Amino acid sequence: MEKAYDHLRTESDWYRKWEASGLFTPDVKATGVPFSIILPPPNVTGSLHIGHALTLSLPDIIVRRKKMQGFNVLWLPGVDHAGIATQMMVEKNLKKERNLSKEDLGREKFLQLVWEWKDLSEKKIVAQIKKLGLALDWSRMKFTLSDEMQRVVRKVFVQLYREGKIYQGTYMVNRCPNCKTVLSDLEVEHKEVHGRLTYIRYPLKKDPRRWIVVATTRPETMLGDVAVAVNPKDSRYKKLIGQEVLLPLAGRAIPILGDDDVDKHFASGAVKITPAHDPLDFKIAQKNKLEKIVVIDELACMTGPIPGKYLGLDRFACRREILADLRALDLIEKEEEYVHNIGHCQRCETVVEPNISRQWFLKTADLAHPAIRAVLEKQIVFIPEKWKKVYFNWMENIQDWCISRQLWWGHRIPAYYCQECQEVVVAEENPGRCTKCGGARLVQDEDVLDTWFSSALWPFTTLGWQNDSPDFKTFYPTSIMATAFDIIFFWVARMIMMGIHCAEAVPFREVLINGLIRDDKGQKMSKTKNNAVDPLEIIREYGADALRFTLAIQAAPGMDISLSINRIKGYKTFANKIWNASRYVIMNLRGDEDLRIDVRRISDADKWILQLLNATVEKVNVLFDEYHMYEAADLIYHFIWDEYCDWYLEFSKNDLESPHTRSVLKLTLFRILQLLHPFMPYISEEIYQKIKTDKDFLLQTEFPAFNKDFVFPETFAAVEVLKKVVAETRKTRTENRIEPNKKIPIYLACDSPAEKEQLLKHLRYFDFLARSLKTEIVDDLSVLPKGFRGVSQNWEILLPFASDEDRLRELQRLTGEHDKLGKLIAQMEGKLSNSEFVGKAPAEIIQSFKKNLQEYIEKKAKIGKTIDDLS
RNA sequence: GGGCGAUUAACUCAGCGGCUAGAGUACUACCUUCACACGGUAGGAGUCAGAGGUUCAAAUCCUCUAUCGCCCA
Repeated sequence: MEKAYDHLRTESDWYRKWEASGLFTPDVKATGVPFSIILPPPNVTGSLHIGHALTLSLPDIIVRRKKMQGFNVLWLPGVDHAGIATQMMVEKNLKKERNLSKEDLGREKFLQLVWEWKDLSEKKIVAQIKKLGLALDWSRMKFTLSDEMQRVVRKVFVQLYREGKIYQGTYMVNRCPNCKTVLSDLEVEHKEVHGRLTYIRYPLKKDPRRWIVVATTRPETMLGDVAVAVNPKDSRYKKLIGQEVLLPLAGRAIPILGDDDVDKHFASGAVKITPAHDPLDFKIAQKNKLEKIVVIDELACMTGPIPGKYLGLDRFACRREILADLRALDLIEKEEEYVHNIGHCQRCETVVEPNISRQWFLKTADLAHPAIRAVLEKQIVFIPEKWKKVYFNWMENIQDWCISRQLWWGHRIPAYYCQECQEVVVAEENPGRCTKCGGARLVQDEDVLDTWFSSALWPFTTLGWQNDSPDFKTFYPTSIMATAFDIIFFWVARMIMMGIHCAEAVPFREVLINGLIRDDKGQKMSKTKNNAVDPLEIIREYGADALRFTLAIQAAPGMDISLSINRIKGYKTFANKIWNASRYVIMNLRGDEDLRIDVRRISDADKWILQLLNATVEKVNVLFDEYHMYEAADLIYHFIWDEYCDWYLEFSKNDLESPHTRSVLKLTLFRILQLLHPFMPYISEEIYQKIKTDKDFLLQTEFPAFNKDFVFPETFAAVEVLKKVVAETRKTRTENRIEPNKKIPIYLACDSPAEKEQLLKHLRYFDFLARSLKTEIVDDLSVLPKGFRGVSQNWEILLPFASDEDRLRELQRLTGEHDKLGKLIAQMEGKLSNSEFVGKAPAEIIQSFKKNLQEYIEKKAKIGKTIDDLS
């Protein structure tokens, strides 16, 4: 084996071998308990970012352990067509590279271009995922816009239409003038904007010298005003209700009406009503049966029955014109700086325009109830649980979902309009003739479905619900959905609704929510901030194993992660440590080792490590079951480095002649590789191949479980004492500047005959680890030559002085420690003499306090005696 | 406006009622000893944001304040 671990070499071709061996492909007929996770499909908008690495590798860690535990595991990959995002990206490229718009190409040619892009992007993404080492079953790979998915989406659409859950209607929706499509409420991001509140005078028709003042942040919309509304309880305006005002610039007369929804404390207390361009005004207009005048078109330019000079102006240009014209007429009472929230397009950040139009909607109320109940009844559990509050909050206030988009890339809506009788025919395939009048001129709806519509069907459609396939029967409901919190509404909630409705069961049992990845300054990563990290770069430099381990150990459930390169570096070093520990073990194996350990013939150090391994295994399993993989990773890390390498491998150097110790070395290494495998699949596999058992791959071996044969509490305790005495001896050496390599005589004394006996048995370890020339265990240190002292519980250590200076230095140090202990003892005695503490604290706490106090007192006494001795 | 989270060593974070508060990185001293200098041994480093409270006991629970971040309306 090489002296330094080379992650590039190790990580280069294991994946191909795993995949080729069919390890990742489950058999529906297998006997194991089914366990399934569907990969959250990455968007085919380009390549993966580091956030994906987290969301994808956490479930992989779970999946690999489950496989090793004998579950029949399906981990199914796929990618998402990501309608609006992908289309925009391709449009942008087309503009940049060929200076063409999608309209220049036409629908068919443009879509062909998007498909090409999709293939490229998918290829990149799949390569990235494989680099990460995910144990995905590629034979079942899915795409949200494949022919099969298109069929099933149409099937569901038609079903929901027939049930009356999908309907077409004319409502106020959000429109992005840049993306040229409507958006759902979720795709609108509200951001605080510094704007201006303009107070405008609307003259009364009866008496133009008097007026009512309305305030607005959007003066251009006044051209579409149909009324002025006041609160009927507002004494200032009560008597004006019923009168009319003359709408400035437009010159129309509009009524003043009373409506309870008007907040009389806001601005002037009177509001202009523009039903076609404001959601609240729309509501008030519906109530009062007011006309809706559209004055802003789909591209956010002025339109409709307005003075010609404004026609065709962009909404913001028009605003400037209107303000200038009002000012000229002295109709502006005042203007105020005003901070308010404005909706922006999630994709392009353009200010969205509320707009009335005819769209397709999904009625959500009936779907939401069972979805809420499923979580209430714990058929679905959120991890961490706090996210269910977020879920409930949204679901209880859910609005109907606008599902049509004016895009080309996506699932085309299966609705056909008869050109003869205007009938709307909704069908899975083009019916050819109008079902009402028999006319042959049918034109399909131009729009496509919101990307999230197909995503909502993902868990059951990927498993073949539409064909009642064996996969569906075996693996649905899936076990876990792992995702980031930012798509709980977009995706998780909708999957639950559609899963219950269509597939008649919840889509998954547990929702594992992970945080976002931030940079080491806590900033959200983004391309615009230029702090985004490419996972491939990290993998190249530090290894997929190091990246996976870093993500795992930092991923406390639901918490954001600040990704620090330093940490990744640290775990790359860890891989090297593992490599070298293995190198040591493998170099010393002689081929006669037996993994069935004969516990009667192994050394105490062997027993000690087996007991510790056992305890670690037990805890790791508990932590995994609680989804605390980050703690499991931490535990494994410290077991390997601080116990196995620092102590056990050193102990073993004295026992290499024993085949039993060599067997334990081999077994413990094997177990370590198994524990590590879910986190670090590559290095663990590479080393496993060198100590291979009857299984070809580590993933086929059984994940470690508690072993009742490896329980040796007394031996364990004795070795722990030995470690402490060694540590104290080393400390005494270093503090007193005794050369690390120099072998010196060491004297030990101990109050406990039992411990003394144990240590005598372990003297070969002690001599080796403490670099002792000759160790003597005596009854009374005071009869020996003067020396440096160390104290560890029942033990005293003496390292003879080389000079009188040594003596004085030692005296000074001891005095300091004596004082420190005195303070600590006083503190603890105070607690123990407090009757309330003694009365109320649990017995074992008091017991351990007393025990510690006793130790401190004894230690102090010993130091005191030594001080007298040396003085 | 409603809600959620964070604030612990120089940096990035764990710990979430109980022994002298931990990790990785960085730092200091010494050491190329035959697994590993991507190493070893030892060390320094924190009034756990602030103020009150509950408790025998608080970084941990409660209240308030401050700062930062996020979500919903």
